[in-house]
Amino acid sequence: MAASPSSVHEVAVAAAAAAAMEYASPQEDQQQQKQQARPRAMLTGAGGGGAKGRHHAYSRKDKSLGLLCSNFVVMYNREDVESIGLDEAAKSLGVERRRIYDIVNVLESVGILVRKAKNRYTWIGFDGVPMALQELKERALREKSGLAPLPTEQQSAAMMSDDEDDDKLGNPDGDVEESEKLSQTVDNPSDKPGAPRCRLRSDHRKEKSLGLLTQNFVKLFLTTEVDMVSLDEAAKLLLGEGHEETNMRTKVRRLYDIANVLSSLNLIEKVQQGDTRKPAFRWLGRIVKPNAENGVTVAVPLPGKTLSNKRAFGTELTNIDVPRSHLDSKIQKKAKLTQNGGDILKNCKLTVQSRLGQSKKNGIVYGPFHPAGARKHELDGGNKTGQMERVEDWESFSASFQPQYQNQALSDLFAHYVEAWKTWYSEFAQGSNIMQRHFGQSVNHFFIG
DNA sequence: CCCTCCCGCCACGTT
DNA sequence: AACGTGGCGGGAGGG
Repeated sequence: MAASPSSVHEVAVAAAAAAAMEYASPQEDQQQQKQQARPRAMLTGAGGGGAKGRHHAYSRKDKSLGLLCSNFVVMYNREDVESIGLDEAAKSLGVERRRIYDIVNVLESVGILVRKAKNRYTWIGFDGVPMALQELKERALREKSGLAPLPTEQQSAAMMSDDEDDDKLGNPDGDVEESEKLSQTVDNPSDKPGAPRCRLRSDHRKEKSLGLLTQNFVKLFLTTEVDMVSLDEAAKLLLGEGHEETNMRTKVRRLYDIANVLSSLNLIEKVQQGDTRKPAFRWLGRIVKPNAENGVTVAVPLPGKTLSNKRAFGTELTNIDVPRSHLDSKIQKKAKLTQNGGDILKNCKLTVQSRLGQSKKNGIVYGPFHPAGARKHELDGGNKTGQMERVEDWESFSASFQPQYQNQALSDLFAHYVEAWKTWYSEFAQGSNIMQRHFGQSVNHFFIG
């Protein structure tokens, strides 16, 4: 195949594929990964499937979630990517499907992806991140104020209503499927009138980890002054007081996974705390929203000084404020109009992106991640690391993280679609039809001719 | 030795 | 029942 790459993306994709190729024989997993006790930790240099003899010893580094995530992003972060099949992804990246789930879950938690159907995801891209964070923050604050009487800053206490696993004590009875706590994730947009709330039943029982954990982990950064936490601190905070040995350990394992993925997205960065071992993670997702002049959004070049720099930049994560009520109405309408609301919203997204595309086609390095197999240059000794390199990262990050809106109108348009999508999605994701009850009749004239 | 964290079994949810 | 998801923790690699 002499396909000469004509775009940066193709090169990137090729690189990603190449990188993926060297970490597992692609044909092996798909075929029969079902039920064979495959000897663990093997595939050293053994097969290769007749490929070029380029085999370095097995190394877990080459199979880390972070790297996988980078490759995943390189592969799909383009405007023309619409739908992503898990199987394709797994095959292309040369990993088993299980790993794709891991990545996809966290990516979805930060708004980069959205589940469209079984085995199918829709790529939103980094443009979706600000909005997702915004919503996370709002939700977090709401929850907090609803529970904690004094939600000042500081690492107060657990803010989420994370339940525990099986209740070890309490009422030891059999089948009383109470509607435990679960909750969060549920958020009725503008639900003031009439029905105060519609608790979703059958809320994904499983929604106990990874996805939620990721969100809660992020919320931790969004609602707290501290922007540096070690994983076990985080685990402790997220679990509440009663941390049980085993439970904690598992949580921390998950946090490692999440942190790695988030790091590859440059949403957080690992830093060495002074000279103690146990690194911590610092949030990098802080963004400044300037005046509404032209809606340009820029990233804050973290000063590096720990804490209290937040005040200095006074910043809100994303100030996408739009006339909610109106938008909601539109969305409801849209959702009702089509069977597959995802498509229309996707179209909206694509439209906006294509517009924005003109301005960001200027050879921008799409995505904050490292080129593809490039290994992250670890901190070199000093705890201060390099401020410079961080800033550089920030620049590229901001470039892709937030598109440069050309003008107010475009910015507005983008915000609208984004908001629309969000609203619709949150409703749809809950599998509820409450929106029809709430808005069904009052907004019929919006989109229906 | 302890910290990281990948692998994949298998339970649970969906179709 | 088959298949899709993904919780969970053993235990190996890495420092």
